Amino acid sequence: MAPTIKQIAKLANVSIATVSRALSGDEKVTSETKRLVLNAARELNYRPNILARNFVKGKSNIVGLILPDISDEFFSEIIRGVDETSYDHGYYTMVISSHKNRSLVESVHTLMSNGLVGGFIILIPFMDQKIEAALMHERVPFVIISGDNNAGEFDTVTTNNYQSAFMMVEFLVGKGYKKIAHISGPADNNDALLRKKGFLDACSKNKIEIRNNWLLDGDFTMEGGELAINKILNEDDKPEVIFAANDMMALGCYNAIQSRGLKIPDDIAITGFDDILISKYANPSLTTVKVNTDRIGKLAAERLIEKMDGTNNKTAQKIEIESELVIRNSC
Amino acid sequence: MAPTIKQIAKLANVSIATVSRALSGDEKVTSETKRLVLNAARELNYRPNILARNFVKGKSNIVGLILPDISDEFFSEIIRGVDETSYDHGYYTMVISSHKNRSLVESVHTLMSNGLVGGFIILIPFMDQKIEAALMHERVPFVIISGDNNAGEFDTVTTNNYQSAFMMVEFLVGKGYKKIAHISGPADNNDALLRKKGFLDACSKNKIEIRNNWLLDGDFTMEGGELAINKILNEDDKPEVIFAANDMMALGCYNAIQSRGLKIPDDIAITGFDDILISKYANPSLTTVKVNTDRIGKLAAERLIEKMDGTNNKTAQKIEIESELVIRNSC
DNA sequence: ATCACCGATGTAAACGTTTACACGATAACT
DNA sequence: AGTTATCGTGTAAACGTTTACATCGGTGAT
Repeated sequence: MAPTIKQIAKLANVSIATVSRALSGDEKVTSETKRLVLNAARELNYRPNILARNFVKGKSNIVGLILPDISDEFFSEIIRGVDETSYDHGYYTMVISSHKNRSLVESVHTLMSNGLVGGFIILIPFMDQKIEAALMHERVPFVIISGDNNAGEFDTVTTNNYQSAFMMVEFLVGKGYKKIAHISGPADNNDALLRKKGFLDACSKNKIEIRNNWLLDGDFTMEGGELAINKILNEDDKPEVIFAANDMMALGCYNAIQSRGLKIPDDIAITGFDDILISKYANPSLTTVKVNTDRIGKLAAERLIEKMDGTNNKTAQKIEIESELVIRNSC
Repeated sequence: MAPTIKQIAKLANVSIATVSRALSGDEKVTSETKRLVLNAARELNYRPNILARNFVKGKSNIVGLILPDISDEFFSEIIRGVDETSYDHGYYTMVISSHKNRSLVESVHTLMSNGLVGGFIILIPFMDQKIEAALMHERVPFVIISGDNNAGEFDTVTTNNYQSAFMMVEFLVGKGYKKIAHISGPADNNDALLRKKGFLDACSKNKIEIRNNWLLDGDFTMEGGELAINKILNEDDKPEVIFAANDMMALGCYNAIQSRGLKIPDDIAITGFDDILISKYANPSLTTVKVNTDRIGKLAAERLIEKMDGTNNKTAQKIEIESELVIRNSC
């Protein structure tokens, strides 16, 4: 049904090889012949069969994008970033979500040398042995998006969690804060761990006392933030500012604080991490760290396509996405 | 490099045809032969080449998902819903985002009979002539996700904007409210239009007076909501409740109201639409309408796969996703 | 014992495209 | 003029899989 190069060949009175060459811009074909072929192609409304092309070339211009089984406000931005870059390079984007019926490892196996994708990008919340093993045997190029860049000798795009947390603490110190508490995220989340580490190191460097009971455990949820802060809000000696490892927990702190009639930032200041949609609109607006999510997708895709094109096969690169402090009114 | 059925054939001492049949579960092949083939396949760690399979079968088990060029909190849920269903049926999901370099129409053309996808789902914020024309000529099956189901004779999955808005008004009336204002969304957004229509019709039916200056224009942003409500907050004769066409605008109203020292819902009540993440945590928590976003993706994918399988080619279906009133403390 | 049939397997063509190689014609050398 | 490059085009093979058709052995009916 769909027109093929054979039909173009017949219409233009040339061989299919010439058609193929004319369409792919081979310099050897006469401009006259090229004109003929292109006209015929336009007339027939020809679209090359991508499947056939990839198949015969033995490689695919499809970029796989493997997502973990959690939902996240930022995923659509990453997807968009990847697809935009893919498109600009003439590639397609295939999303493989993990979910109850398909684990992250299984997702990798799905793509393993079935020829569908020519490479893939994988979002890994926490690198474990299973995933690493699966990736070790992978034959197509891939890039990892992760909070952590210590993940073996793989190409990785990371957010600079550590540096950003560090930066946040130094900013607070610069504003004169000395008594700083931290609410961390889940223990099995690399982003959370690195943010905590950044906090701790920055405190050490700036001679800020780290009190154990001001090192609170959270879980990245609003309730978790509320729960955590309530543990120290009753004490006489309160911290001046609380640095929550993500905005959701920071907003949980807002609730706890405001329901006690305390004022942010006068009685106690709050900062977060992520710059989710609402943070700008919270009252007071939340000081936080903004990660350039679409750049993550873009750069991961660019690096992957370099590898797929064979343009740049140098050893694994670690790309860190710069993030920025968003200073608002909560401190 | 990657193992093929030829290698399996050699290892199992059968022909490639038998291998193909054994792998695809043809009943004609002996269980003994099947055992041999499967063993060989496992030994070689064989994965069928999807590209070759789709190519030779002349159809694709890839579902295209065309997204508009706006970012949305709900997209990742829709993507997940689609991919989950695709996976369960042995299909793959390919995302085609529209953006500055590729319009929605161009996205459709991209997929047009290039063999890559066997069908697609397209999210359309507002159906216009161009898109409709592009879709008319499309050869592969597709399903539209839209706020509006009047979009010609196409298969469509819609949220029931109209009914939900209607339901919201009747709920408010049931609570005794008589003076109701509405802030609508952008004029070129179908969801917004239908919500307004639902509001108007429900008011008429319930003999609620519709005042023109209580029919406010918004733009789905927080600032828009704030701006709109400020127009009527100074008047002596204020509405008892404001029904915003989405949560963002409702939260804008929160700001305006609370900065005047008024209390929600005692002085004025607010309701929204969408049930975005924050609405649950707003203070007071926001009464709104929750759309089952993942069901939208799921049902669209199910319908599409029916068509792709040829299981069900009956005339275009209009599927409406039921949504639910989420009653909280803002009214 | 012959025939017809059936069930299991093999043979080979087909899908649309790319590309190595062959070929003929023309141009550029000796 | 004869040889050799060069250039444009054609021929045909290849990619991995599916599937229509052929083949062959065996079974049951006559």
